Amino acid sequence: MGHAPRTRQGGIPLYRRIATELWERIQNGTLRPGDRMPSEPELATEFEVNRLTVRQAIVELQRLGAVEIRRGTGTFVAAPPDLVEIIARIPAPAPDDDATHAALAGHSDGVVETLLPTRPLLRVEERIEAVTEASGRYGELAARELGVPLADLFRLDTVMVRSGQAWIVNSYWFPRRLEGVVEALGEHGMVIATLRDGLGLDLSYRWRAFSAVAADYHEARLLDVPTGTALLVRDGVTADAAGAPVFYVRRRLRGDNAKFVLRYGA
Amino acid sequence: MGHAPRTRQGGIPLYRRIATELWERIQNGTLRPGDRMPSEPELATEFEVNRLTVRQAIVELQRLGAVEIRRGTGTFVAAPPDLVEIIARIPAPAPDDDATHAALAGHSDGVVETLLPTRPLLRVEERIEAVTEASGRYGELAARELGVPLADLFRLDTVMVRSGQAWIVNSYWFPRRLEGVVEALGEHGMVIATLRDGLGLDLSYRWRAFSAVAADYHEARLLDVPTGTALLVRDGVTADAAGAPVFYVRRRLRGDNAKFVLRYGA
DNA sequence: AAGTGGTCTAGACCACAAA
DNA sequence: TTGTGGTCTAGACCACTTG
Repeated sequence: MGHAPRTRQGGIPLYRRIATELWERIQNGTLRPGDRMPSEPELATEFEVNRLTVRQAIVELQRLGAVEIRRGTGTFVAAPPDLVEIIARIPAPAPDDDATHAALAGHSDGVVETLLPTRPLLRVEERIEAVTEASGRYGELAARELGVPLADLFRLDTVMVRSGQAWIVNSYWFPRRLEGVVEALGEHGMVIATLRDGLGLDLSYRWRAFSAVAADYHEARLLDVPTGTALLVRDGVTADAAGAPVFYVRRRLRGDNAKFVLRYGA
Repeated sequence: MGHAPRTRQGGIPLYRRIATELWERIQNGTLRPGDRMPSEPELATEFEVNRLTVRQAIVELQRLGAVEIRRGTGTFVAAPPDLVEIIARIPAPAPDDDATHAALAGHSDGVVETLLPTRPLLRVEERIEAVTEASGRYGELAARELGVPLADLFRLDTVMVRSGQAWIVNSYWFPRRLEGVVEALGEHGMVIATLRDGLGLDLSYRWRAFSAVAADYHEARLLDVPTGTALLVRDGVTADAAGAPVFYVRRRLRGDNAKFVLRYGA
């Protein structure tokens, strides 16, 4: 049977009290980045609770990005993220301002000057993950934005890899007349470069937008993060030289990993 | 004792199999927004697992934003979010372009034309949450960006309320010479408006940036969301007419609630 | 082999909301 | 009062990593 219920001060659950206690040890430096936390059995003894209760606290700290759990090894205080700033200058880039253009597009592609990582940046590559029919909420958004029927679109999913690690998950909705981009990708390495150099398109932005989501199963698997991790989303519509919309793109990045910066003036 | 271990296909945990099964029922429309899910005991019977296992699945779906759990009542398929688009036009606003200025600042303040909610927008208000010493990671960032010692700064925390609901959590780092803004806030309602109209400052952007974080305990409480919810962050430095940096601000919004849009060209 | 985290069970008691 | 979700326990077995 259950046990004598412990008095809970202020109705705050035990696991939350343990989590905030550990959180404060991290905030005030009692536990430092890289430090190994006591094991779950040890914490259970220290706080005089069941191991499952202490585990609930630790998993919450993991979701907050405060600790990193390594199966079979232990739990460690998380290190500050390896932040990459993707910088754009405002006023808007002319269509031929490649550096700014690429920076806003969210890839480097030879313009590493606009990427300011805290560690040296290695090569970014983009690999195809899937080519599928357009459908669902974003497929319908794409059809609306591009002014074509849903059936005239296809979806291209890719993953950008930086320093060997999955960095950005991209989904493009293209009109079928651009299906050639899939074949041509190998030559130019990146989708935007392929459109520009391979297919000769002169691209410019219609709009770009920023939002945030919790990683779903698909995104979590591709980015190798826990389900529900906070992701930064940058979606938008790109047009050709005549101003006609060409494709809709939706990029998802680990929120603690990258930052889009808009600099104003000179 | 434990039971005969169930065969786990492909090593996928039971709770994950249940979660993805329910996820698909939601995606394919078997369960529709607003529908009530079967109760935890019912699901436990259906899937022939312990209630705690089914609960682990449901909580995961809650973190994905797929369901909404109402204590004492039941669990419901989440409705599409009440999205507000905050729109700015590029090239950059002149300092006197109030509408665009306010849109980028992330508040309405009489320029509701630039806010396009899916439902009618009610009044936005900003209330003071706390005034504290500057410290920590962002305090140090602010001191660096503003070029003043940490001790010369103070921090102002506010919450913007829209339609009666907490919408944006703001943290401002100001030089102490601007402490008057706290007293003057009541008259003008919003911090930026107070700086402009009350203190006569002519403000413009140095930079703005977008990132994403998981809601910590403080943010989760103020926004009334679960700990770890994905938040969109927009931080930046604002300068005076002479181009000298004045303050650093960091705004956090529910990621499923708002979207910053940059429109290019006319 | 030993220790770590990951999953699952059975059972209990609680807080909350609606009837 | 009934049923819902929220928390907690004791115990078990598992997968993984490191000596």
